[in-house]
Amino acid sequence: MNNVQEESLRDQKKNRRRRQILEIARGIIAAKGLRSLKVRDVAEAVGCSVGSVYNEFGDFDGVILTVNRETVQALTARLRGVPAEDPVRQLYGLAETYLDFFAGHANLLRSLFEHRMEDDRPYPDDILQMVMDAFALMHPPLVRLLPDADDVKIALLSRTLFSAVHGIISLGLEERMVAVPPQMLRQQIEQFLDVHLKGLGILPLR
Amino acid sequence: MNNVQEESLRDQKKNRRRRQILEIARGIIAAKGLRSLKVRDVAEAVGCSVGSVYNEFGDFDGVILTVNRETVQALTARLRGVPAEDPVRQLYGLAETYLDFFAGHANLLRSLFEHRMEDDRPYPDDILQMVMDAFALMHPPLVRLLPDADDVKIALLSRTLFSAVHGIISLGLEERMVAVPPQMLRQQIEQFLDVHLKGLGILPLR
DNA sequence: TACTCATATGAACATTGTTCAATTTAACTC
DNA sequence: GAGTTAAATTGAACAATGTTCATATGAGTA
Repeated sequence: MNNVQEESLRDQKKNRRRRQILEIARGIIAAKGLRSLKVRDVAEAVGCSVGSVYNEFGDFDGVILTVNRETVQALTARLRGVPAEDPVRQLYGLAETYLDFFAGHANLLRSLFEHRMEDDRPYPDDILQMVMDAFALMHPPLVRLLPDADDVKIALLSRTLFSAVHGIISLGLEERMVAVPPQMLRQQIEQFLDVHLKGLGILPLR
Repeated sequence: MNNVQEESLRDQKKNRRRRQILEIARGIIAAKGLRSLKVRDVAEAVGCSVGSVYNEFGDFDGVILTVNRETVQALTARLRGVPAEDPVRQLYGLAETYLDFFAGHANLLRSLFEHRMEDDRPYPDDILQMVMDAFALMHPPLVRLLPDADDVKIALLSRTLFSAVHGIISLGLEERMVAVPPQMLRQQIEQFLDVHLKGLGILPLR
């Protein structure tokens, strides 16, 4: 009995189309924002019927949520790529990598953080968990820098610090409002970390 | 010539209805979220036609934006009510007042920060400006605490600090995700300020 | 080939934002 | 107060968009 099922022609087409739908949807969100995403536009661009989108994702929220899931996965991958030799440098690296990712994919990040479900259906737990896990990536370097601190406190500190950085970036990149230039925002983040690490009794880089 | 124009019966009704529409719309957003706000629901609750909503606000975004405008005004009023005797206490007070307001009106705040315009029309400048002004309310106490610092730097610091607090609260109040309890969030904010003010060389309260 | 059933289709439907010709009504004139 | 005018109101019709489902298609199978 062979468990490694060969992919049938059916599954090939199904998976191929699934990828196509997500690619197109992501492209539209990235380029024109979540509010400009329309089922018919996606279906037409993919070259299938609207019904197929529904067969594959249940409803339109399903498409958005899957794009969001992949966004947080891509973000996490990028954050995991930050060098971990020096814990202080790692903290700065995480913040700056987040800034770069946010600046480069602002609409995708907004879709992740701002999309609300119809009615009062809850936002999928797994996505929220992935976001929390990403924000917990400051935990390891903080543990190294504060070896005597309670682990639970460090976990909270990690989420707090990352949430703070998120707030600064998220509002800083908000268009118009006197437009904080990206380079300035980078400096802003660095200075914020300088001060906060100093407050924690950690020697900053500079 | 009398410039103090007496309000005509027409204007009375017009203004009265305008207020009603906003009240109903605000109530729906607060109770069920922005995504549940429907023109017909508003019109029916007010007891007028959908056309009247359009006459008064141009389009539906106009209703939302006006509610958002009043939300940031109410927020600003609350923040201005924070005692200013002790600058350190004032900073904590601003953060905690923001937390209280956010916790008490989460859906209204989300509408303010998450609503995106149709197409690529810009979010009204005056609202963004009001948000920025609210976030600048940490400026005066910071000036008192850091009398030797450059005023431009303090302005940036004020926005940074408030944005950070916003990020912590905004994500902390995000439903589900292990649900940070309000009292815990309050502590989280306090500890965050403790550390950051210490990093700035300011003696914390405790 | 013939048969079966999962999948794809897209017209029809449901919901919701938007418009505008017709109607109502306040304000004004005599 | 009746008539006139202009502005506000109405709600049916329209437009845009999410959703469903009876039907058609085509891959798998004997």
